[in-house]
Amino acid sequence: MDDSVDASIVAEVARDPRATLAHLSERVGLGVSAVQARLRRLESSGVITGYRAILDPEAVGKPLSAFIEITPLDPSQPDNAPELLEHLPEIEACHSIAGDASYILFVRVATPRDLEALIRDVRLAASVSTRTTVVLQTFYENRPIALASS
Amino acid sequence: MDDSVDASIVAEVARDPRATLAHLSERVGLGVSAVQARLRRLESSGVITGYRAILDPEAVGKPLSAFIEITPLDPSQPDNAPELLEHLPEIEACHSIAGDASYILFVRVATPRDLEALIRDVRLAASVSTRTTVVLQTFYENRPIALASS
DNA sequence: CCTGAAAACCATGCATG
DNA sequence: CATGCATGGTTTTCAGG
Repeated sequence: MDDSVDASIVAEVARDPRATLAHLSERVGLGVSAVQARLRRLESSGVITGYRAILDPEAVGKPLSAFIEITPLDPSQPDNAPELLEHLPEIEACHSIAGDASYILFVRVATPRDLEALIRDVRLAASVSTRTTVVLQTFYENRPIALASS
Repeated sequence: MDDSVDASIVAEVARDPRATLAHLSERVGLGVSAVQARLRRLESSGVITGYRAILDPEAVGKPLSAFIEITPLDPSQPDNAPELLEHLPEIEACHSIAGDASYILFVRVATPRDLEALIRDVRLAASVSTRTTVVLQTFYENRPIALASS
């Protein structure tokens, strides 16, 4: 992201990825083609890595979410838990962390029983112990990243 | 989300919110106008709550992320921490949780000093104690919600 | 709730400055 | 690196079933 024009494009597209080039164009004061070229460069250079629709978890049948902290059972073994867990679609995010646990997952499921099954799958797939914190209510999430220069 | 056609539309749009109606149309076997009407209904009924571009946090100057668990200092007071913190743009998500803490935040900042300042802001704004877990590495995040029927 | 078609709008590539 | 234009594709609206 070179300059403030790119920053404006990124900020606007982060908020509304379906905005037309014409709309972005008048917002940043450049021609449509110039905006298109910049947007493409932002995509291919990896500043913009993808697009998503934000869904209402309850409306799509995943009303229960949780954090699962995981710790390898055998710390002497090479540890590729993130890879081993990647195939589980209930896992929305996987971070390694500084703290008691090695990793933290954010997961979404339909029911407590599904959460139980998922925890079991995680333990078996990655040979880890787990500590799960259930989310009671989500006040907000997926807020767009606030850019330094926008 | 009434039926399997809506489910397909939602699944596809979640993955690629910039897909054209024509593309969705041939994927679900309905005319373009029908798909457009369904998509609009999914938006206005709150199944699809918005769209986002996924940005590379490092490329946009927020390479440091963390979880901040927060606990009200005075449990007898009415507690509206989420509201009190909503104005802090570094906070990407805020959940209430079952566990030792009352809430957990996911935050993104540029530097450790910014994290320190943010933690201070959180404590002051919401009258809470905090426990912060720094993210060392993100293996994946923002994976699309896997739909029950897609 | 769907289709199909007309009109407005938009993205794309290229020639040019 | 930006512009403006020509073209083909896309969205939008509406009449009709």
